Amino acid sequence: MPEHATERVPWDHVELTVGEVAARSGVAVSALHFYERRGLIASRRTSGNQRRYRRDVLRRVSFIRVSQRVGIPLARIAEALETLPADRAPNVRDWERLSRAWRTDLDARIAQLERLRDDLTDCIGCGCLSLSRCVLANPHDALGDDGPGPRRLLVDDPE
Amino acid sequence: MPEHATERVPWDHVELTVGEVAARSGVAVSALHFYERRGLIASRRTSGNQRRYRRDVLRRVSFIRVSQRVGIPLARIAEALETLPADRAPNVRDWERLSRAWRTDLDARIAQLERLRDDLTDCIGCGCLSLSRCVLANPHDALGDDGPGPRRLLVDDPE
DNA sequence: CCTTGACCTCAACCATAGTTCAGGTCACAG
DNA sequence: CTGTGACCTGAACTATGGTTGAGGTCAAGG
Repeated sequence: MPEHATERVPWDHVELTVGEVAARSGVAVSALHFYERRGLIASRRTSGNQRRYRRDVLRRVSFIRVSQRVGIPLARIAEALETLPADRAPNVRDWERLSRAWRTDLDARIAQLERLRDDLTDCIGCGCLSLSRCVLANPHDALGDDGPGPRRLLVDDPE
Repeated sequence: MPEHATERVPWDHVELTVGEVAARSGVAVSALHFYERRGLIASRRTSGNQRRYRRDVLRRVSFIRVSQRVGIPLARIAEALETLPADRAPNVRDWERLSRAWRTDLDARIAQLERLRDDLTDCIGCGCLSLSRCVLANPHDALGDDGPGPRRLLVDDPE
């Protein structure tokens, strides 16, 4: 246990400054500060009040960026990260679990866009975009004098 | 030409107040004001400075809502609307042209999400999310001491 | 010891797509 | 002719995901 021998600190224990995390992750320092305020990452402070990150913050940041790419808002990413074990570093299975959740999300979003595309295709076919028969469009112009009634411009999201 | 006979004004010429457009389109008055400031819709003003809309504003508003549903930002919707003829009311073919453009857009977005899903699926398979081999993930953690280099956390969007 | 670069906080600002509110006007009904 | 509801403007506020700048501190090299 050569805790006094600074030369032999295990690589995993070498902390990173915010600038290093920024350089390695490709994320701006300001964004890292922002993620920290939002609770997505955490740091230790030195006696001089500077941030020091554990190396696994790099995986977190990558996960954040990948998740954003998938279209997940930061709040949901934060929730997902909170499900990671607090006592140990996340392992491959932990990350896999989170990724699977995003895949479900992505599948749903793709399916939704495909439905939308089909509806739009119908609209192009019938030339009706924004006219009465169109599933995408406003039913009120058709209802006309039947009175105001409930406002329903678009078909409801099944969510 | 019974222009003096208010009873026989053609239906197409009956103007709508902002409240009527709101009720029929399902869009809030504040949103209609907002669309007008952004140049997506236009109105005539009465002597008392109130807005009066031509009936075809309803189609425009529907088009705006449908377009937003497709995921198009207002700025692009505005550009699309500017390509409509200024001299005559838009016809079915005009709307069809715009819809086709959105369909192309939607197809591209679906394809992009599908690529993303495939990448993510690979990542789940290899358990590597955020690790070095992953196409979605940060290459810098792998490059490590090779220096900073260009920051490329994520694969580039082909756009 | 002093300069330089990296770091710190906090506040303000960017875009997007609006909503809400204050204070004032318009149009119509009684 | 007064009340009521619909309308007007402009400013401020919402949320998301940050960036930018001011003003100050920290750490290391010469």
